[in-house]
Amino acid sequence: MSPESNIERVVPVMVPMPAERPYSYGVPVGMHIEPGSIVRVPLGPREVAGVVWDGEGELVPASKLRRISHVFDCPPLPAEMRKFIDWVANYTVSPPGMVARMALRAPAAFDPEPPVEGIRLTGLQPDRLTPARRRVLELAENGQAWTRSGLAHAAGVSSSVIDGLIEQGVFEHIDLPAQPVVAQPDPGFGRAQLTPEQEAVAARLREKVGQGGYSATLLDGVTGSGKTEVYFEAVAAALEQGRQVLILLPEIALTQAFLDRFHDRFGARPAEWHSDLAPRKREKVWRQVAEGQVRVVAGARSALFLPFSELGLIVVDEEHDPAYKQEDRVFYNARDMSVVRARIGNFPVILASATPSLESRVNAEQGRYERLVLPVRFAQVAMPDIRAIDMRRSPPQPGGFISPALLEAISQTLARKEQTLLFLNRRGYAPLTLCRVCGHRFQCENCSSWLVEHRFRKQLVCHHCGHHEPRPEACPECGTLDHLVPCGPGVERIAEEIDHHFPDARTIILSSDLIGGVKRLRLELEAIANGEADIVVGTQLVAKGHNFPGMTLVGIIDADLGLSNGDPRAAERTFQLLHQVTGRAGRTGLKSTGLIQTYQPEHPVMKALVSGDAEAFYAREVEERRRAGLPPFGRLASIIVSAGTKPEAEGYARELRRAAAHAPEIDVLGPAEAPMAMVAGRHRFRLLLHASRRADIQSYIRAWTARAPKPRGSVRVQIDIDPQSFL
DNA sequence: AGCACGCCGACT
DNA sequence: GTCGGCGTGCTC
Repeated sequence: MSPESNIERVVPVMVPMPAERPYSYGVPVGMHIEPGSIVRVPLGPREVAGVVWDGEGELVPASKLRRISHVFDCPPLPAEMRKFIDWVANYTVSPPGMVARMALRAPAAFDPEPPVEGIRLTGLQPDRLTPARRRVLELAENGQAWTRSGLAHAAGVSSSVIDGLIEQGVFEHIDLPAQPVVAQPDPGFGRAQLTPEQEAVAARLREKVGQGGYSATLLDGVTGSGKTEVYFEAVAAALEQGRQVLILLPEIALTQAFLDRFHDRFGARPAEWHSDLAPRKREKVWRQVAEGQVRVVAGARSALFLPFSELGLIVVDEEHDPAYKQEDRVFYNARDMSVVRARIGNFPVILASATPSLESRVNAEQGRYERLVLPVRFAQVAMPDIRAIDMRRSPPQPGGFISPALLEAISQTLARKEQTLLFLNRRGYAPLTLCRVCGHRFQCENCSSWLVEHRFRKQLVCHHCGHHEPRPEACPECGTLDHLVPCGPGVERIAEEIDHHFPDARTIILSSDLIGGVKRLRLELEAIANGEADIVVGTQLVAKGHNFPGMTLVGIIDADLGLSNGDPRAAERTFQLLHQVTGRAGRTGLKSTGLIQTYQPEHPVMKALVSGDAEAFYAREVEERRRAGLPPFGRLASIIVSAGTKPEAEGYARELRRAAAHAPEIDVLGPAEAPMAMVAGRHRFRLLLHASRRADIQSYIRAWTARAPKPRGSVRVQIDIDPQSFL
């Protein structure tokens, strides 16, 4: 295509699309390129940003070879990041181009930020000295540079005063470096007063950071044990070493409260990174992380793919949280990939949680991680007193879901003018609606799941694919009027029941259905903190990120929900979630209570919650996983086949199944309809792979899919190594 | 993942 | 007669 004489050499370039390997591009004579350079290259009909990869460019037919069109004035993507991208692609069995794409998610950041126009004194004197001019000159006399409007504002004059002075040559224009997105954190700013136990753990973490080199630490501390303050000491140590720090938080936990605590300790806020960051801000953060101006990032899982050049510590807070698992495009768990990133970068990683994942506990037991335990809450804050309510012995009234025991506790809490939190992890009014006459059940037309009644919206809603329809008066099957019955509770129904029993109490429902988005949620939380509500009925939303200082009673409406869904992690998840919810209370020094409604009070989850001792529960779960050869002892993977129509998806899944490579240690189950049978208008089927030992399941999948017929039509295949959720 | 090219339904 | 829906195929 282009005359060869114009091309110096051929280099591999990773482009942001599902390419299995880098593409080859010619380097024009005189263009300076190194591995990691971020470049603009022609790709089909458009131009995209890619990264120059390592090694030699592959030989490619001259007719296909095109040339790099531009090198961005941007720090090259560090070798560590390129290695990390290759590693993640290999592990997740995804095209490396798609992983690289995650690291290039700030298109406008590759060009330097435009400098801010500033002004500075030249030394020349103005012809006349008016009072306004005098104020301006006094402020500027130390030779410091100002922005035009900044100086005018500071001096309390209009900007035409400044313009006049510029005109006379008193000020000259200079380019100021772009404004940093955040101030520099100061590791010595506000050292917290730590207890001796906390101090010991903090000292160990500081030591690890100080030594340098890779290490993985599980920081295990109950809610209120000061985990955050303790790992802040590790952050301080890394900053003192001149390294950058990444703190990962589950998306929802990225709250004002965390940022404030960070500010109290370091005198500045960390840079934030999450999916709904404004594009302009996003670009600034990306650029300043690459340039090393930003020293600490607090972010959601995608922050792992920021182009840090001096990263020296990763903290994964609430490491057990399922939000660390990405389940679209590239399926990865940011907690696990953080450990990999730390090993590649040769620096420490800290996994923190009050309820560590079973995987992390086993890794600690096997000596791969060091486990540091913070056993006690601050002296003045007692752990909540948690009791199970046996629903067989204390059943609710017919048509109700709250047992007399819980109602009595709520009543007493109201009498004391304290607050109650009721937790039910189910949105809407009722999870199932049926016709009392013919038995018709309302089911989603796309998925196989029941439609959830949302009484407030007067709709039946599918919680899997978002499909919704108005709730009819008559049964669509038999036509009978007014005989549709809601079955089971959602938060709306619990709130209704509360209103019935306590008509004078101020009740708030908190779920993702709350209209008004994050802003409204923040307002509601504030109102609750100010004591403007007596009873809060909430879903999962209340489990994370935000504490309710005034809550002295937490009621779990249905602790058994989620225990019987076939997910091998169901018990662990339930324990973690309920522990977290009950931990929201009891921070005020008041005596607080957690009441757990269950039909199986003997269940290990309930016993662990009631006793506050998770060791026996975890030991049992570990044994169960070991026996069944489930992660972390064995391996699981899913192959998800999706297509526009059900037969298409199922048909290809069957073809894939027939092509299964023989490996005695790997079982293939399915195809079966995938847990979320329909997503974004596509039908999904799943093959489940199980190896009872830590087999190289990736090689197996590669060999297998290579043998299988190519996906035809709209069929797409996605691979999920160790699916972390089965719902 | 984008994007263009290509072939079938309702309209300026 | 066109505009536009999204199925299909390609990108060094």
